[in-house]
Amino acid sequence: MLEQLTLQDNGVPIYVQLRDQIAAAIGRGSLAPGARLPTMREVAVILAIDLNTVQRAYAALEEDGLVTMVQGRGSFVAETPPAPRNRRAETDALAAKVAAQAKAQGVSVDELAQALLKLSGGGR
Amino acid sequence: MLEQLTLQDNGVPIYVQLRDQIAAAIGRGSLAPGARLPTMREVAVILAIDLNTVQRAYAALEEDGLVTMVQGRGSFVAETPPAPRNRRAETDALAAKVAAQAKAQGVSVDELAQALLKLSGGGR
DNA sequence: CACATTGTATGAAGATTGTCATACAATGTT
DNA sequence: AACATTGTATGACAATCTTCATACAATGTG
Repeated sequence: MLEQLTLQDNGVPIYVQLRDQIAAAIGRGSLAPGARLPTMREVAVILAIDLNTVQRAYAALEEDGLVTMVQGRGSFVAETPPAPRNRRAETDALAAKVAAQAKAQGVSVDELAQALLKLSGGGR
Repeated sequence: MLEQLTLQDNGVPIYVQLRDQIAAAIGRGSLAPGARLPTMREVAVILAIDLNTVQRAYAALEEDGLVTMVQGRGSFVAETPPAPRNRRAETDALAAKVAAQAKAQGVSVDELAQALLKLSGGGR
């Protein structure tokens, strides 16, 4: 996990890059539910950034429901809620939001959908 | 072009979002070499941001060799823009991130992908 | 030439980001 | 109990981002 983390000097705040990369690792399955995240201090040392900056990223992840933090123990990938059967309303709302996000990054909504299909299909 | 521009409140600086979206449009061919970009003032008004912020984005694009600015005339896509960035990495990263978001909300990644396909394909 | 349009520039103010230094609090181990 | 580990918190400082207000400079048009 730690080895995958990289920072770029492209104007995007460090904590945002970190937040997004970890979120991506979770979404991709590299980090399974319940798995322990690297220590904030580890991340800070490896990436040569401040502890506060890592904390900000982790806090954002917790706010998004992706991560749970336990003092003295560590941070863990949240156990995802089960069974999404018929949540069409939520799905559509999320889809609209995601589509806007894709556009905002210059990513084709079509290609994004394809990539998502591969993620859910080839699970890994 | 102007209609495609959108901003998000996700921690990424506005001028970076703008810079990346226009760069993506150029890379994808939506803006052909020599084509005129929307006026800085137009963009500022449409997106309800400051002229200085737009200027920063345009300046970054010029520094990257994607755009040429001519005082009194406007801004134009460079005649020989550098090789378009590879968007596949970004697409995959966004997909993973979005998948995490979906899981955290209990939304099926598969169904989300389907909803996105409808949005881009038959989506009106 | 007069005028509108468009890019360029500056300075001030406030919010955000990142670092540095330091400490406290909860957990688990010895 | 003592200790190491890990998350949580604060205050100060510099740099960056954004807005606001206000200009100046180059280009093209009537």
